[in-house]
Amino acid sequence: MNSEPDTRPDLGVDMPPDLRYAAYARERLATMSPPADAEAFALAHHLLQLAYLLVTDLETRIHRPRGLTLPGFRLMFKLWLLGPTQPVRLAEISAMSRSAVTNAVNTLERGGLVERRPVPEDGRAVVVALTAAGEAAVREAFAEQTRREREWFACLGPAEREQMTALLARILHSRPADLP
Amino acid sequence: MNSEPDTRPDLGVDMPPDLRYAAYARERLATMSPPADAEAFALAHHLLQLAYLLVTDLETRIHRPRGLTLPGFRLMFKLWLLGPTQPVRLAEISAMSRSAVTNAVNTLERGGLVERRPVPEDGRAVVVALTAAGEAAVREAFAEQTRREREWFACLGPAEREQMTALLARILHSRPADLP
DNA sequence: ACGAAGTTGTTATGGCCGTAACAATATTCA
DNA sequence: TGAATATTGTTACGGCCATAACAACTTCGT
Repeated sequence: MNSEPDTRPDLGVDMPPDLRYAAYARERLATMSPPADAEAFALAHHLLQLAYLLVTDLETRIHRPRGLTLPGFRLMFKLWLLGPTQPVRLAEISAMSRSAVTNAVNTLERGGLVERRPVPEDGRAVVVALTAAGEAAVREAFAEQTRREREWFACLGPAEREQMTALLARILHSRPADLP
Repeated sequence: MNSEPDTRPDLGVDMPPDLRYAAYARERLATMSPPADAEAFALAHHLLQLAYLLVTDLETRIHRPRGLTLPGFRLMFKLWLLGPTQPVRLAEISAMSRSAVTNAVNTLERGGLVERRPVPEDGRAVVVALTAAGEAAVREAFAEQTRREREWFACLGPAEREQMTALLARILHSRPADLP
């Protein structure tokens, strides 16, 4: 009997410490009184943990060695696709604050990767544009980042990747309405 | 003919700016020469964007009003489950640097939520422990965070949530071996 | 026993990010 | 037209995080 594969959380060996902790936490939450929602914890934990590991990995492995940062690259990538763009637009599509864009642009401008240009029709406005050096940097970094992302997601089949993208997109579309 | 539901990326209206950008980027990447991997972009973008929105939302809506931060809460939550713990263990299970733990503990200690205790057997070591105030704070914040997480994932059915957790767990288990 | 090597926690420095406040400019509307 | 309001970008401040260097301590190896 009982020769099925063991699907209980693997509390044993050969597990990264973060997953070992997550499995332990799941068991503890389920056996609390009153029992807490262990499934909600696992979903949120895995989502945030994966995002954190992926961000850290891309940052240290791809971008820092090139003198970039991941947020800096993501901003440059948007400029690459969109062309010269106002900070307020960049903040909108990134769901970031305007001051965060200001800071990122300052760093990139110090590195000669982007430049600010005044907008004649509006004395308040500015557009941020890639320099030639920035355009080259974003093109090369994009290729490397894509390659690394493929390594991360290689453990999923094409259908599973599509499924995961669809699930993420559904949550993003039906995000709680009362976001800041 | 052609009365099927339109499954093309919705470039139209009524979309948050970040998703509108993502749909545009996907199209642009697919039509580049040579074509870039638009699916890899979408998966990575949605994953990072969702994590960012969720983190920001939990931070501003749940934890900041209570005088906490999300990283601070997550550390206290670990202490709640594990009991007094050394910073080096906390860094391991969080996949963070030791200095990040030091900083987080400093902030929490200033707020009277945790305390450091020396370890008699090891003159270098310290354990971090919840205070009574910290224990109460983490218990209340946990209930609120779980409620908010449920709102975020309410658009998925139970089977879909389980599926998503499983996909995330698979990636986490088979993470690239050469992480820092 | 004792010096070399490793571990633990901290500090310094720098980047990212949010909120709040601000100056400059644009827009609205009475 | 002119004052009230809104928008844009920036700055100041504080929290988070990483890396690198460091002091204190422990452990290892001979």
